[in-house]
Amino acid sequence: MRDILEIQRQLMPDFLEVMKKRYTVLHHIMVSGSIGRRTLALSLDMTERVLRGEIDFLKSHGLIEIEASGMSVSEVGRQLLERMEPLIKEVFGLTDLEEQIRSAFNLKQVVIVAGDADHSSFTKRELGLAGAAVLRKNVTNDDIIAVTGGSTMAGIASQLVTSAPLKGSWFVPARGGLGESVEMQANTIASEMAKKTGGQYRLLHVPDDLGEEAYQSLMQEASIKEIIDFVRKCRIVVHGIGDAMIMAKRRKVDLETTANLQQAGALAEAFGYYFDRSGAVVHKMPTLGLQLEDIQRTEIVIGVAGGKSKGEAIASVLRFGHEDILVTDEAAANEIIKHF
Amino acid sequence: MRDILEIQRQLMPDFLEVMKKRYTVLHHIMVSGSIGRRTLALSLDMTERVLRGEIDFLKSHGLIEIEASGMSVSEVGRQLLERMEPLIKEVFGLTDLEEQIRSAFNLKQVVIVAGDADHSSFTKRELGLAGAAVLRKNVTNDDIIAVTGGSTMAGIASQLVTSAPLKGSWFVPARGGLGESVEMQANTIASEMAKKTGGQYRLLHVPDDLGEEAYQSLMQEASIKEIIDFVRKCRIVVHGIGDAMIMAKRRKVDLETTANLQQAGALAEAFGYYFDRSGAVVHKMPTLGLQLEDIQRTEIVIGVAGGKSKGEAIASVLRFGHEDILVTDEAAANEIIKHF
DNA sequence: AACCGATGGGACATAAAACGTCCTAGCAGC
DNA sequence: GCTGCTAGGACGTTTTATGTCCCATCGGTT
Repeated sequence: MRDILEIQRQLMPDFLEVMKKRYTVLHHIMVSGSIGRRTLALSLDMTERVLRGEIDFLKSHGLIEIEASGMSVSEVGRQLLERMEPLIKEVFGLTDLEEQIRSAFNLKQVVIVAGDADHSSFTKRELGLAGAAVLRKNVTNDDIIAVTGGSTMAGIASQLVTSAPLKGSWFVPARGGLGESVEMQANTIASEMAKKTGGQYRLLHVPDDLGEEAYQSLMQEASIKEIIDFVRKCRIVVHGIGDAMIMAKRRKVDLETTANLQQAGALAEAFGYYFDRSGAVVHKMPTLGLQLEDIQRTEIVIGVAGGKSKGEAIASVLRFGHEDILVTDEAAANEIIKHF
Repeated sequence: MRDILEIQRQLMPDFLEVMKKRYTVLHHIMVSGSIGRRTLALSLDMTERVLRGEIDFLKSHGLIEIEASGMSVSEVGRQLLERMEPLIKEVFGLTDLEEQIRSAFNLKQVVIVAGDADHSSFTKRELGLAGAAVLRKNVTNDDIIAVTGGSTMAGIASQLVTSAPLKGSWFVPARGGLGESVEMQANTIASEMAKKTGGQYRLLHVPDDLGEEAYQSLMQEASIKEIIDFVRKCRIVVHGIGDAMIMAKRRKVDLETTANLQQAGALAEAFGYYFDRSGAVVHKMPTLGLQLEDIQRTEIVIGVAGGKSKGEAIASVLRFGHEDILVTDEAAANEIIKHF
């Protein structure tokens, strides 16, 4: 069943919206017993005319009966509602979750795909697909898009296809090398995205673990500086979110820092910053590229991460308060709600 | 799965059409490998602009890739097509069948519901629902609608609901009493339909098994004559279709006539006439009401019958050649095709 | 190398559908 | 009989879908 809905969501995204709407109307009529058009419109927060369209449809298909005293569901409609119950639970589940999280963290948009990326590689693909779709929808012309590394971001890259606005865009790594394996480094992902979409890219080649003086001298380098300025002009940031300790380990952070992180209660990592439960920054990786203030003024910040194990981490980053769009999966979404 | 599609078919009939269309387009692109818009439009019998709308959609959702040399399905699209296969088989199965039967017997419209009315009472309900929907769609204002008896017709009556044009309509029995049990007699059904829709009705009370002189004297009766003339002015006929032998038995036809029927190869019964395999009339029940010539000039003749066991009978009546719309179920439809 | 045909994409007027808004007659319960 | 609902009609406006061209471009063929 879920697969059918997924297919339909992919082939006709509006479809499920209409289904939700019709169901809501029908269901509301049933609950109300007998109700009038205007009253119903008010209660459903629809305009009278739109509701009327639905009413006409439902009536013409014999799902409701209309009398002078108001509308009521017909026997056929009642049976339909009953049969729909499990289906609607499925359809609504995710969209309800989306709306809950969206309003809880004051986001612009939340997209949830079904499943758990921790256990299902299919869900991972879905996550990549959804991320790619969100990116495609938000990009306009000649945008600069900063991306981070990680397997989720790689998943997005693999699902991207070309489109007119994407073709003129620039893909850049959000920050310098952060010690991941090559195929998951931001540089690699930026270039792959550019390749997939027909867009352009610029890379930021800086070694990890810079000492203060090396850092300063690199910043003096005109070519490096020029690229960093370019990166900081980005309109869109797409980034993954990780568990703080796992990320620290993967990046081979030294023991002392790891201890500090642990003590500070670091839970999550995103674009090189570590966040505690309350969303406060407790540590920063010393590398070039986008800084916190850049994130804050970036027009569209898109976070993509899934899997039950990442739920808490995602909640932390959301609490940080500068995300605009979140793409996640069902398992993580349920965790996020728990940690609200 | 089938249930989900049934629900959706009921709640949003257009969307399955959209699904079919999008699938067809996508599938065709895959089969063609790389193809241009105009060529594709020609091959799919769509206008260029409409196809373009679909193309834009498919592209914006990353299901196809567009290059200067033409369009091709993306990896994502390919996966979607693969996943859709069983789904589409289900969705298309019926509509394909519909079209096959429609063109085979030169009908105006064929509606097929899923299942087998012989075995599933749910399919029987669906059949009634579909019949009611077809009737509702075809009725205009103040129509005279002649109906026959039978359990299928009773099913339609039970699913009818009121609507503006139906309210002004007249329901009449197509022919006089044909020896069924009361709740399945045409008279009963006509009055129930009127009750359900808010329409009006007139009944035709004539005894069964009329002798020739009684027949003649009844015809002289002004009130009877008046009603019969009224019935014959009908614009719409809705009738069931039965197996000849079963109907003969149910109506307690005498042994001699039964033997005659058998010898003449009677297969099907509809509105009091018996048809053989080729669709020729081999017997006629002696009662008042609509005659064959009336059926022939009636604007809309709607036949409703389902169940595998009735397939052959339905095919016979269709071959008779004066049906306009057929409402049946999947099992019967498959039989009908076999007997073409 | 030049040409031809098919390609995607842009543009625009028009038809059609969706929509917001207001009005009216009628029925139900008080 | 009055009040507050009800459904349904009407109409102008806005948005969307559609038919119909045109054009620059790319690929393959001559």
